Amino acid sequence: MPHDFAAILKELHLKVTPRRLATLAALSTATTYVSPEEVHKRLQGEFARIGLPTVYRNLEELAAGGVITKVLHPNRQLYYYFCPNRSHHHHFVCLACRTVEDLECCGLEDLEKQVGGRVISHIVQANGLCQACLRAGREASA
Amino acid sequence: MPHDFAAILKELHLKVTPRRLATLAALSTATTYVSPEEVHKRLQGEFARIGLPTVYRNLEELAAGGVITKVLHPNRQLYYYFCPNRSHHHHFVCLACRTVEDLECCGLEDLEKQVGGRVISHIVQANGLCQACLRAGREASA
DNA sequence: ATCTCAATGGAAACCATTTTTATTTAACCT
DNA sequence: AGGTTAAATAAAAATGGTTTCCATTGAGAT
Ligand SMILES: [Mn+2]
Ligand SMILES: [Mn+2]
Ligand SMILES: [Zn+2]
Ligand SMILES: [Zn+2]
Repeated sequence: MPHDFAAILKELHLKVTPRRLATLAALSTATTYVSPEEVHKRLQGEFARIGLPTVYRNLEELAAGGVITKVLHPNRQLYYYFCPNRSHHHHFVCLACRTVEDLECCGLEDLEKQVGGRVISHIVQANGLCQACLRAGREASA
Repeated sequence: MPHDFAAILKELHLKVTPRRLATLAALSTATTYVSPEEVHKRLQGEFARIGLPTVYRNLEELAAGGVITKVLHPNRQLYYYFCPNRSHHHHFVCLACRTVEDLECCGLEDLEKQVGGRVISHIVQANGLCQACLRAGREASA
């Protein structure tokens, strides 16, 4: 069953625009995490006019809404990934081929209980080389 | 007992320079995480000439050597923190007053076992408002 | 159809971070 | 102490991902 992107956008109180639908479609069909620049390039194949700020804005909004997740790359660039797994979890990301593996959330709730104050957000991410890249001798790339 | 910063630098095969010693001194006396810019400002009180790229380079090297830790702020700026706790752990950072609390590492080793490939690095960090800031009604700041 | 405010494009600004190159300095060896 | 060498540094500039600004367009409601 395909995702109902329009319904997702409505739930987030975001207008259902062609660019947002195309952005979700692009992310959900990508097999890896992608950069805003790459999303922009892909949308240029669908729209005569598409601004990079629009891509940045929409990706940020979708991430804020929990529809897509951010990948914090060691190169300090921000990437995005559409993960169909709706339960709370985190990711192992390959620095060579950009594939993503789900990590079952360990005791992060326990961690939050240790905190004296209020936790607003948290990051858990493992970076490395996936099995395929390890075997192929590929290296982490910028 | 004061830290032996010269010995720390030697262990990392870094030359013992006045700027590196001052950087470590500045970080270890700070009660919060600090930005490279702020370190630079503070060193300007000690050195007639001190370049910002030098601060960036040295902070990065010290972090790579595990002497200081990075704080990944939601504002996408990078901050650094000197934590005297030498065991493997992670941090809860206050977005208002920039204080840091240690988090005992939960099952991160378990997480790594889930991964098919090789884990090169990992991030675990909780962001929020510390108890003091919560009570004082302070807000997360940029 | 009209209205209203969110969404968008394009250009420009922003600004943390990095690169470049010449110069200085710490470390090491007589 | 003096000489050698590679690392460290300053200064300036470039880089480039990201954000801001503002005029225009478009989605959704009536
Ligand atoms: Mn996932
Ligand atoms: Mn700590
Ligand atoms: Zn891979
Ligand atoms: Zn606080």
